[in-house]
Amino acid sequence: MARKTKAEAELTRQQILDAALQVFHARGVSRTTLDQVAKAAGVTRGAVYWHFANKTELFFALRERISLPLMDKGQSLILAENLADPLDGIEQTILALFEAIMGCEKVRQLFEIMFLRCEYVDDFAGVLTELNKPGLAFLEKSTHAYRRAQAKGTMRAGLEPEAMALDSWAFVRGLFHHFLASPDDAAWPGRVPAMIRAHMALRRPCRV
Amino acid sequence: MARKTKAEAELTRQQILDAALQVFHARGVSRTTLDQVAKAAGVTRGAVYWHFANKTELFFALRERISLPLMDKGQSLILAENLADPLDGIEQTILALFEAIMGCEKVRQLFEIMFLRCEYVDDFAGVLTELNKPGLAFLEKSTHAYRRAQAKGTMRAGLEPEAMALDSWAFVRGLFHHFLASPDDAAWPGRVPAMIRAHMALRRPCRV
DNA sequence: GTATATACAAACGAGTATGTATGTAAAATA
DNA sequence: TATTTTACATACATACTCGTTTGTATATAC
Repeated sequence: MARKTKAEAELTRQQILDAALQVFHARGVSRTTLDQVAKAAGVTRGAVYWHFANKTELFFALRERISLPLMDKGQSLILAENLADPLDGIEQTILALFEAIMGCEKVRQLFEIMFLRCEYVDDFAGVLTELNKPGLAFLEKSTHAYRRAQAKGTMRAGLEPEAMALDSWAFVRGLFHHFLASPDDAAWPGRVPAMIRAHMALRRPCRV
Repeated sequence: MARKTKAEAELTRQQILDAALQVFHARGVSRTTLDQVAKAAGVTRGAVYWHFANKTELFFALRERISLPLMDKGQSLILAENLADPLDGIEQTILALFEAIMGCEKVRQLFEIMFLRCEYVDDFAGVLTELNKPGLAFLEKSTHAYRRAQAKGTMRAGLEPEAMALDSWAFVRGLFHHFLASPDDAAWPGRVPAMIRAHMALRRPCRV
């Protein structure tokens, strides 16, 4: 077959990545064949091997294209700001992260792959620690935010910032995990904003 | 080779299950060969195929042996009781569930397999809904418990039981997921009881 | 305009997992 | 005691999947 332009080659690369997203999501990472990916992309395995060394590299490239930018965005955006009430910053961050995942089908599919359709062993064991990093970053930044809230007096008295951050951390993780695990529950995404609000309301001063 | 007694046959069945637990945990479900399981159990593939039709049935049997009893136990134990403070019941339930998983290496390994080393597609897609069931049961029972707490006045005023149950639900899920995903963090399990206590303390009346 | 590198398709070879079929010696059963 | 199951081990046939190699038409560099 004829050689393609650089631009065309880049296009097929993207098509392969898109196809990989679909097939990984449908069949799970380790059960997908590179031939299945190739066919879904409308090319042969030759093209896949030309652009990626093997399945692992394909997976990593896929992750890098979608996940990493999102992680960075979610981290730096709101928590570091100097808000009147840092609790609002945390609330907005969680909500924004949730909407970012749910708003885009591709992002959601990638997260479903990472949470439910990938076996974290051998080559992929490292992905797990990578996956934990943004969570740890969130934990650290939210701890600071809770401390600032405490200092400003916007947080209910008697609460420890570290404990609150850990609780929020687990909450976010559980929220995402359950959401990704129950895509059939249509009523579910509508509830999430209220859940986030309720979660943060627990930290705010008691109204009498 | 010589035929075994019924009791001996049951023993090799258990050995196969134990071996499957180890190998699934080490290599991930879809990447493990039945030959690997057989060798780890000290038998041949013939024995494995004699006791189990295929890998899927082996996985289900493994799950049934360890997980199901635990689920039932955690559900019925404390939440249904008529306690002075239903919040204590919830707290104890979460703690007990956590300790049950962390106390037994085999249980922990199984949960790690189910959360991080299994791709929920095709045959295993059903496992996911099975996996969600105990969570939904916890959600329902804890909702009732929170309602009772509200009625008894042991819960802080102005909190909605349903919202609290959802928050606890996400919390538990996130807690387990993170714990299973970071087995290297040795300091982590020691923190969990405090986290659970802090989580529940948020629901108790403000002390002035 | 010629040479070379590119972007694949197509074919190949080797390894490996799976399910089944067969063999067999002892335990159950009658 | 004779017969029939049982509980495997062994052997086999099939089917994939992978990584590599080869071929080739065309951009692109010079």
